[in-house]
Formats: sequence, C-alpha cells, structure tokens
Amino acid sequence: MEPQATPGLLNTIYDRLFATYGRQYWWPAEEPFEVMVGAILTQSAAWRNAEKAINNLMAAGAMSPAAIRRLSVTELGRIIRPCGYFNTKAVKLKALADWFGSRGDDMNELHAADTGSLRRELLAVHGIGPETADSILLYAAGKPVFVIDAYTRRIFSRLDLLPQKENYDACQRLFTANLAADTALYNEYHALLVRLAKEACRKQPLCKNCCLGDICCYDKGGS
DNA sequence: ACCCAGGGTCATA
DNA sequence: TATGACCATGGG
Repeated sequence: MEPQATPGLLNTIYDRLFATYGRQYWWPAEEPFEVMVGAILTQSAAWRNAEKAINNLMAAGAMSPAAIRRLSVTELGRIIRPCGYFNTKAVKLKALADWFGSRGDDMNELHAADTGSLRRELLAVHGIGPETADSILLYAAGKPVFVIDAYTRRIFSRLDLLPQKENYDACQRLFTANLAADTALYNEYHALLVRLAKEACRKQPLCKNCCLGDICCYDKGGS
C-alpha cells in the first residue's frame, strides 16, 4: 500500500513554496567531497556550526580525503569542534575518507554508479544512515533521490500526509510515488522544506499564515 | 536555565 | 524489531 495523496498535491505544495521563497541554491558547497563532509558534520547540528567546522577544515588544508586519512581522530576532532559530537564525527569523517579512497577518490565514478548499489554502499559506511546517504546521492552524486529529514516529517505529518511515527523508506515513498524522478526538483523541494521550517513558526512548524496554511489540517473540521 | 539544531550507533529486551 | 542512552557545541 503506497502512501496516498491527492494527485498533484505534492506538486502544488512545491509550487507554493517556490513561489514564496524562490531558489535556495543547495547544497551550499562547491566541491562534491565538501558536500559529503558537510552532510556528516551537520548531523543533529545547526548548519551554522557545521559551517564553522568546514571553514576550520579548509583553513587547516584538511578538506580532502587524503588529508583526513592522514590526520588522527584527535587532531581531526580539534579542527571540527564547533559542530558538536566532534569525536564521533571525526571517526565518521575518517570512515568516509577511507571509503572514498577505496573508490579511487573519484567523484565521476559516483555519478556513473548505479543508484541502488551506491546507496547500499554508503549505508555500509560507519556514520552514514539513510538521510546522510540520500543527501550525498542527491547533492553530491546528482541522483534523483528524495531526502527525508526531521523537518519533512514534521511538516507532512502536520499536513496529515504522513503519520507522526513512520519509517524512513515509507516517508520517502510518499514523494517518489507522487513526483517525477527529477534531481533538480528533489534538490529544490528538500531545500524549500528546510526553509519553510526555519522561516515559519519554530515550535509549530506550520502556522496558519504560512504559504501552506490552507492546505494544513488546521482547516480540517470546517468552519 | 532550557531547548533545539539539515542523525547515527550501539546496547539492551 | 524497537526503544533508549549517548555523542557536545552554539544560538535563541
């Protein structure tokens, strides 16, 4: 049983968001490897803090797989300290760099790889779960994979399009079953959802006055 | 002082 | 398989 939504509703939501906020220019990184590093550093951390850690890495000349392989966990942790969980994330970064090295440090190969097998490979890397893997697939490898994060879950459960507790793959299916498999669309959609969650009320991720107000379940039960 | 931020791993039942 | 503890800094 695939998740059901009124046909076209997910496209309508996207159109509203885009009309309201415009392009978000994600992922905020130049190099694909920097996207992968950022995806790990921002885990359960404010992007602002992940960005500080990224800047520290670049200032230390450590924004490369080889440099990360060379540094000790302790040294790496010192560099990425501002993003929090720095010891944990230092281990994760080294696992990422090791895995990337096993593929020849070659980003072109990731673009050419089969999406399904690449996803399984990423999930096997220590520190990479479903969301991080999909962020890498979408924003670094250019694959049409929809990223599900806490914001997406909150917004769409608020819209009554997802249950409050639902597993990752089922959430993802709502989008892939109702949208064309378009990398540019998935890229912008996820970025816009993050924007909405930040822009609209924080505690109550959808307010009546936001651009989705009349779609939201606030209006259900009639007037 | 408290809450949360663009999660994931590991141990336990 | 499904919870819960744990990881830790910085801004509101």
